[in-house]
Amino acid sequence: MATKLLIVDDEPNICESLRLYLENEGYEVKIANDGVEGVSYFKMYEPDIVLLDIMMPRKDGWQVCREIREVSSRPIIMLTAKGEIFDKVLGLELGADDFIVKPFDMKELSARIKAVLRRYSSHDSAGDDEVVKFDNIEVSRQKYELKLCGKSVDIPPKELELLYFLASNYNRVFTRDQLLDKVWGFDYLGDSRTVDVHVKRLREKLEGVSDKWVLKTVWGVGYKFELLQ
Amino acid sequence: MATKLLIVDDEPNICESLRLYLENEGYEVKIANDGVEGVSYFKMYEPDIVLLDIMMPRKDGWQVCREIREVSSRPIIMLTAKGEIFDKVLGLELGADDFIVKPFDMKELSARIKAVLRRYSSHDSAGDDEVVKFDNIEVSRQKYELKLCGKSVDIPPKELELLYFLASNYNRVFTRDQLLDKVWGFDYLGDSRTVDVHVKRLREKLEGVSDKWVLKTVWGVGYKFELLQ
DNA sequence: ACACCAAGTTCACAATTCGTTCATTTTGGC
DNA sequence: GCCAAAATGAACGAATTGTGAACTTGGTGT
Repeated sequence: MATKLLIVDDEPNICESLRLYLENEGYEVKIANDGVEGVSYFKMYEPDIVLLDIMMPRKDGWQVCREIREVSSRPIIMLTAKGEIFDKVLGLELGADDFIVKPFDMKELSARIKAVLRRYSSHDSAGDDEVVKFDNIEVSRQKYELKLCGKSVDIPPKELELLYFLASNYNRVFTRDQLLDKVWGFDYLGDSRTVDVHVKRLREKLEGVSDKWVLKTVWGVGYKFELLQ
Repeated sequence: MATKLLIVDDEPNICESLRLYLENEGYEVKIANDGVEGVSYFKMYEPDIVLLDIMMPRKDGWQVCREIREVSSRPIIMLTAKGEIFDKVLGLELGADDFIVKPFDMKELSARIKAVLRRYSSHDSAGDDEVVKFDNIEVSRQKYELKLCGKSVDIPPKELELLYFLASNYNRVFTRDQLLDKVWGFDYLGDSRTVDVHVKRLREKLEGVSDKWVLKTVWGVGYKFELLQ
């Protein structure tokens, strides 16, 4: 599967030349033309990496970065015009992963994208393992392994998939139906209460592991993996 | 509000047993007895999902499917008799969402309806996140989440909907009846005092959070979310 | 072929939360 | 002070979620 890349920039020429070059490199590219569009495209498209301009109408790059970080930890590279005031500290605080100054060399951008993706995907182990880590918890989708407080814990596949999905989309609420869609698959035929039971069994395993996150019920809506504070 | 379902089939017994079962499941069911009727009922009734027989007098299911797809993308499940020649590829091209072979198990049909609706509805909900933000407060309609001073606070669905409505129409006064209309729905039957109680509970949660806005009573009229200064 | 086991699912019932109503008290306008 | 409007507190019923246990299924080993 191709790596999905989202460009958020209000200058059409830049967007197009980026798309041309990056699609040629094998990425699947989507473009958003301002900040507001950027945030909503992010949620819809779920890209693997974001190239984010700072100066934009409607909503600037800093704000977009902030809002993306509320729901995801996917890597973000900030694009900044030469001469533009650029606060690196702010960028780091907001969780950007890298910066590049316009006009930039395509080759350099490409290299930075690869570097960031590499860093991101090898948070811990080798290869492109999909791992989610928070305080005292580590979920590896590839190894189908759950580690609590550093110790490996047995867990059935479906429970792990559910936990992985919720944790990698932390702070966001999903209805039972959405979870059936995303974790069980769009063609799943079955009762939505199945989700309840898996959540319950997950909670038994996760009980008392950390006070920095919880598997929370949002009454009348569904469930979410919530990071506290 | 009940999910509206349209059955297009020329066999009265099948229609009736379907109606019986599906109404019991909570759907609002309408029946069309042939293809021509099917198309015109679709336009009038605007169902959320269609069960469509293929072999029918006057106009067959393929044609009906084609005509519905010209005006709508609502989900369609094709009903096909055992032994009938059935072209899955054609079905997909025409935009049918699922197929089931007669005679079918009611439970399976029910499961397929749910699955198709689930797929369909989690499609269009991915749009813009509706968030309202003011000093120290943030209300997300999509996430059903209230944040005060950056921290997530538990809140029942109805209270959140009310708060979201008032905050997104700040400085404007609404009578209790208007609020019942907009938040509870035009067909709500009940006491307007209900609004008072929800406002009261909201005030308990919002107390002391900010001095830049307030949930204000307009005596003799109703309530408003007022921005100060 | 058979029993066995674990994962996944379904089901029935218990516990909880919410929305609503109602009775009572408090407040605001005149 | 009087009256209507609004705030409040308590309580009920309905809807939602939690939970334990039974059932189904697919894989394993005998």
